[in-house]
Amino acid sequence: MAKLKQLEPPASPYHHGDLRRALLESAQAILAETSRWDFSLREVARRAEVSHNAPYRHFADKEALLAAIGVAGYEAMGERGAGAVAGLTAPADLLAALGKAYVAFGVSNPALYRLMFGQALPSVEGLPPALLDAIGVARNQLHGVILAGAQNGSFDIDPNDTARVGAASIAAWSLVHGLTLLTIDRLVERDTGAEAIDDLSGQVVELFVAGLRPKG
Amino acid sequence: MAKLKQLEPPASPYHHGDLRRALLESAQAILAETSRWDFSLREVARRAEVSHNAPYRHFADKEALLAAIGVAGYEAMGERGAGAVAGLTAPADLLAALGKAYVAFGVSNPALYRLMFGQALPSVEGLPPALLDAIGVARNQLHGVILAGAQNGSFDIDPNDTARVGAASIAAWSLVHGLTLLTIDRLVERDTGAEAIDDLSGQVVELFVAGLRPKG
DNA sequence: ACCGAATGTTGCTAGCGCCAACATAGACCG
DNA sequence: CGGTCTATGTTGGCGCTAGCAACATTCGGT
Repeated sequence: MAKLKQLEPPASPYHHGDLRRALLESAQAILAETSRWDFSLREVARRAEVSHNAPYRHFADKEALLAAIGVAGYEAMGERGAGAVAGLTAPADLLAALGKAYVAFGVSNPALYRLMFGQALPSVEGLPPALLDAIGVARNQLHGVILAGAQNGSFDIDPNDTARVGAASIAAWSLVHGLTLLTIDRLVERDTGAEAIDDLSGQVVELFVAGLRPKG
Repeated sequence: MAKLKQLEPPASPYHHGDLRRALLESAQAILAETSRWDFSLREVARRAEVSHNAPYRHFADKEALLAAIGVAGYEAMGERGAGAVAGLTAPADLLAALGKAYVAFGVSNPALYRLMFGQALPSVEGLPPALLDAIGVARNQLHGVILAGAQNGSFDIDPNDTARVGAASIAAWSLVHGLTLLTIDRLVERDTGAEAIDDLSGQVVELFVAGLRPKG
């Protein structure tokens, strides 16, 4: 065995190749497999087959890695949401579909969902900026749907009353965020099959949307 | 009423006196002061001025202590809620007052609120039984208010439609739970003064209650 | 061909949760 | 009273973690 260091997958641009990505994937795998977000940085490094300190070349600290995972989570959730609303145009339908997709996404990977809201290592100040940015994108999408509904009369909201539009957006988000977490924590009785959850979230979201509908 | 063994806190019945209570109080103090729930058991012991292993005589492990703090949190929240609804009778008013009090409580002590939902050390299975019991009490209270409103016609819900009553309860809880967490995480813009939060939660809750009101 | 920067490794410190062995002070019983 | 039993608290240690520091390797540009 002379030299022949490696021939197969990577082509190894640097030492490892793309360690940053490998670390994120390892962490996500742990997340999906164990449903716990309190894994150690060293465990992630082990899974990626690097030394326990290699991650520090790509992430300032553990919290930064967790934040990066969260950001990836928002991207995945965005795609799920886009798929769920494909073909829909009525704001009420959009809102309901988005809500159901949101809950389904969170429930399908509880540990990831928690990371997306910075559930690990809560510093007194808020979430890391990277996460806040990703969250802002999602929030704006929701806000857009509410506003569209207000403008075309689907919802009983004056589109020029920005406070009320904002309150409705927050209410909608609160509703699905809360429902997702209560479901994850098994705080809603009922069985937890995917269809049962979909059914429940459908009822809850519909109840909310019904409240927005014009009275007449 | 035979014995009545103790009336004063100190008097030091055993080595320390009432270490269990002292540990809980130390932990709650850390929680309130630092707003973080990732403190160490050893730090709690230090603050109570006992050795790093003394807590294990009163709590099976760290998770048990965290659960006990959470239980105490539900009791405190229950009292707050009872105070908030004093004098009210109309279910819609009760629901709104309860919701506002709920959010205010959670926001006033974020770390405690998180502990109440087992945000630390997430085992794959659900929350510790002690917490589930305490949560059940709170949930039943909410359910009672919804049911009362359905029965006296305050809400557009058939009181015999248990599924719909249940869905409304879950929706109401989801709404305030989500709003509390979003506010804690500073995910709702607006300033975070107590009155601003009260105002926002009032709007959101009112928007929800309005959706429950009979149409005609 | 070489140098500097980027990347990865080894070894360390301080701290953690929890176990095991030991010490002490009440309670209980003669 | 004296003796023992048990609840409570302490000391010490194990294996783990996050992050720092110093060293080794590899790549990219000149």
